[in-house]
Amino acid sequence: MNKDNISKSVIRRLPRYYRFLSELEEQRIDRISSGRLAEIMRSTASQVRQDLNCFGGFGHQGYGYSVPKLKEEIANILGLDKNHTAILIGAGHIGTAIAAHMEFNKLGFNLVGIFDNNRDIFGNDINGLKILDEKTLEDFCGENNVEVAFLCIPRGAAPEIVKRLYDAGVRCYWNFTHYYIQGDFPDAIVENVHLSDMLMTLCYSMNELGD
Amino acid sequence: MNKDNISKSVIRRLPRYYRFLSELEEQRIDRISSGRLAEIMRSTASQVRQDLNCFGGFGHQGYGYSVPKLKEEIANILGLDKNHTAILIGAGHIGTAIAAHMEFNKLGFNLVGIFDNNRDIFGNDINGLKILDEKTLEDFCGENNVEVAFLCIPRGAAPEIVKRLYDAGVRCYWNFTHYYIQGDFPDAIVENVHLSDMLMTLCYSMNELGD
DNA sequence: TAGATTGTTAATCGATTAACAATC
DNA sequence: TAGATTGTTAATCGATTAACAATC
Repeated sequence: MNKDNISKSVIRRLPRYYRFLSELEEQRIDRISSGRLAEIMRSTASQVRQDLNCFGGFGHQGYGYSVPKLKEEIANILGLDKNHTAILIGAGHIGTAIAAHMEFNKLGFNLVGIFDNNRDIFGNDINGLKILDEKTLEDFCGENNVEVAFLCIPRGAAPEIVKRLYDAGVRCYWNFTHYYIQGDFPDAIVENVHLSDMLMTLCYSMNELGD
Repeated sequence: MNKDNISKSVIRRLPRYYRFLSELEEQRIDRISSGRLAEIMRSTASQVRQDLNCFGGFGHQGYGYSVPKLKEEIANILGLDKNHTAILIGAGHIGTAIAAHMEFNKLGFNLVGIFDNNRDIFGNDINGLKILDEKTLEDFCGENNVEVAFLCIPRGAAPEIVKRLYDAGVRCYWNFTHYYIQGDFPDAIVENVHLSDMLMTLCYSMNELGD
């Protein structure tokens, strides 16, 4: 169970394994071979076995993998049972959608606060959480042991907000802005969501199509 | 200017080049060397030169690259001046946020329709577009030559909707659902946004932190 | 036991980095 | 011209795929 030195590429595939295993479990499929799983994932049997073996021998020779057991193992590896204390900053379109839409408790997180700088929406309710004044950020982080922030603010506001969060002890960020956090805080743990980058990539692929 | 066989990894970096070049341009910086650009991008000079040379010699030996010219070239490669006719399906939290928030015209797209199956919100206005009845999807696609669909619907609704879109001639998808489009339509051009996968990956990284 | 399928090592492939001659 | 920096080839590194012995 040597969890060290697992490559980023493997980690990025784990949620997909988890999803497809969940679907298989719903279909009451109890065992699966690396070959069949690879087919479903559009991967290769080799890669499946290679990936899963990073974490230990979950399979049985001559039999395959137990779907519920494997799903459970991957959930553990990802830490989906965790309850990382999270806040969301920026209750605009994206922020509100994220706060209202994601099932954080199934993903290892516990959203405990939503912040904005627009006093007109202070107190508004999103999924049972009131929008709080950004000014109280530091106090809130201290009192609630906040581990991670979801940044749904404009690019321009990001450097200041991240500095304040970092000083308040927050080290992890789900970053919807284009601010390059690791440039200023190299030890921060960051997952970037650059929606416009993805659209540009799609645009490129579409242009290739016509050629 | 051999645009064939450009690897996906290079393409995925182009939007970042574009963003940083835009910032440099704003700062009135007119020329830049591969080394300096690499520093900004947290990349290497080698990679920068290798990447940019996929598309042709944009640089000048002994001088570097012209910031505005390079930015322009990358915009052209990505096709940001295009106006791909797009529709959005699903005016829930995420769909509304996307429709209201993204600057599609700067990203090569033109959003011309928003659809939902909830009659209570038909006619509601999002950024100047009225929410339309999903039933009229096929007619609309035919009349407007829709090239690409942004899928902000629940996973369960995706297979049917994509089938209808595909039959109506739509081949490109920005997919916020977990439905695996290419499984059923191998020639579709798809850009997936799996927000929950990203959160799981972040969760994993956070767990590693403590070890 | 025979058949199936894993765990794991070796081979291949692709992407990144280094080096350097070309040239502005 | 000398210095700087590209374009491009070669070397390295990492990730994917193939092969096969171990074993259920």
